[in-house]
Amino acid sequence: MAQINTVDGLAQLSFLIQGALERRAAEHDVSLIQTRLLGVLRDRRPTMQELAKLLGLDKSSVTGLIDRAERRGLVTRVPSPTDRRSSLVDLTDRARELIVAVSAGFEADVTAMVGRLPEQDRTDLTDLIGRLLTAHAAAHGVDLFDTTG
Amino acid sequence: MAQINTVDGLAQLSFLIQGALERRAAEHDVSLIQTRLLGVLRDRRPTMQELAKLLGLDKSSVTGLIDRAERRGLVTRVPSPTDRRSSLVDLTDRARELIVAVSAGFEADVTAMVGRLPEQDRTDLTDLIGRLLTAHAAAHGVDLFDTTG
DNA sequence: CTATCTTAGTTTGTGTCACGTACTAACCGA
DNA sequence: TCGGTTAGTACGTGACACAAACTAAGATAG
Repeated sequence: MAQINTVDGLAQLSFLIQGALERRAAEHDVSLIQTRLLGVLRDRRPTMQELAKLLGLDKSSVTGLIDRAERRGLVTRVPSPTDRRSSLVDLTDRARELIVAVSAGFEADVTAMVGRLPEQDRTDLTDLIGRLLTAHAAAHGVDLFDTTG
Repeated sequence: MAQINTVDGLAQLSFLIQGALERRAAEHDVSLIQTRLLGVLRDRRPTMQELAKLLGLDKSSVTGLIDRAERRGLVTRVPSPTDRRSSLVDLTDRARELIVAVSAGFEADVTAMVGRLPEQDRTDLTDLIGRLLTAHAAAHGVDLFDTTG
């Protein structure tokens, strides 16, 4: 097999990862975007507007997304104490349990995947991805993954 | 920032990559799944059934996907010469041009992203991803990305 | 050869997801 | 308090995915 280039490699890898995540989420009857929503909310309690930016969606899309998540008991809309127009989106306990369950399955997939590589390669890969994400976060303002909530 | 683990890193990276691909595809008014379809068809001419397996979709989903792609002049249904029930899905020239255009944009994104890393890291990353994909393909039967079409 | 079984694909109905536009309510600055 | 902005929702549309029911054609058993 010819050595693959960075562009195709990253594209293929991303489909692989997303596929695993989607399957694991589906085991618990949640979609990929709902799972992503929960992941973003794990350490934040944003307004609808902030959520739209974090997810890269239109605000009207977020309304529907949160409607469906709320109907399923995964999030709640909390009125903002400082702005009566605004609501804060908060995870329910049920959602936190769901995150743990989906994460466990997904972690097993990733472990199996990278487990085929030798130990040194694994740590190298994790390290490189960490550096890539850090560099990207530094170059852009928004960071989907910080823990400063 | 605390060093991220492999599982979260891969998840975040995959969202980053898919986001870039989706935006580049949207510039040419195609969706992510349509783009993925075209990528899969680049070096194949599968039946609807085979396509369903390659994309991990239900056969009825593929009917709709191909309907829309055909309506946009991206693919054609060619009757199978050996089985009158079956059709082969083929790319149009217009689709091949589209692939080139979307790829160019996406490649620019990836280049910009990994361009923030030192040269050695870049080659290491590409190499590691290649090894990961190769190992995964070896462990599973199907390989979405071979060129044996 | 035909009755039956299986396979390829479509149709139909349902739900999710995303968007743009139009709207309401609330905030804010002059 | 008036006019402009901002937060969020409502509505209509289209893409996407699924399951179940269906048609047509291939395959197989007798």
